[in-house]
Amino acid sequence: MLIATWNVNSLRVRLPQLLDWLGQARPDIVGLQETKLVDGDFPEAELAAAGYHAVYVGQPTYNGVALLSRQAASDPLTALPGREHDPQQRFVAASYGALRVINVYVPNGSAVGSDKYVYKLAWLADLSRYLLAASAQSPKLLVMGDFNIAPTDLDVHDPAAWEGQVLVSPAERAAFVELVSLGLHDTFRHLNPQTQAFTWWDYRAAAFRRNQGLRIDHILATQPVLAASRACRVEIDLRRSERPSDHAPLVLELDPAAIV
DNA sequence: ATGGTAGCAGAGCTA
Repeated sequence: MLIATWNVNSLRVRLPQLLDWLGQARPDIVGLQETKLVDGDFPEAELAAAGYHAVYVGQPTYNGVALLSRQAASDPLTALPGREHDPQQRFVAASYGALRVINVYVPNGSAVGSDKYVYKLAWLADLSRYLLAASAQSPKLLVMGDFNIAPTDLDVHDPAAWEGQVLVSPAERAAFVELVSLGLHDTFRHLNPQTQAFTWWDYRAAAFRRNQGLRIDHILATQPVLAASRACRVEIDLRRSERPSDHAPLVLELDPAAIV
């Protein structure tokens, strides 16, 4: 059973790549971020033809998230509880049998100390508060997405250059530690304790060619799901493709027998 | 080098 998260940076532009990849890899559940589509423009028919159900929520121009699945979803939720009136669409959740999946696009934060940074930390505090309840209600829980946080210096190509910057600042890393402290384990790091791997490379300055990346996309899992986790890897080939997203997908392989 | 590129939208903002 394959679970994936991918910041597509425009689903309209990336749809052909997504459909190719769905056909080849056949992931069971996929969280998308930065779809940048209003709901009326969501490519539901194309995805259905590829064998995928979708739960999605978008807005004009920015943000937007979706959960795709080969099995139909139940109990969909399209706003972070407490932020139902926030116009920024960054949260979608659904259940697949006993597995609860939450897909998030955490705010970027722009620059440390900016209004957007304050919004990011407030959003993360609300997420943390909600996940405390959600993890109690759903023992088999996955929380995945673009967290816009590189948890440690191992997750940064040049820690000295990035020190104190947005995506790595102490307050952001503390917010990530708080999520993990709820019992939500970082599956990639658990399965690859020493591996340096990135999920995002800036479009600018030939960052991908020089492997100047950060690991900011994550799949967090409660203990029962962690115990069923066999492997977690970055699908770097999609970052190499023509007209790529600036993020590569992150894929978690689960033992399905442990999830039913 | 306070730049660089990509997407949306059609100039400037966001990342």
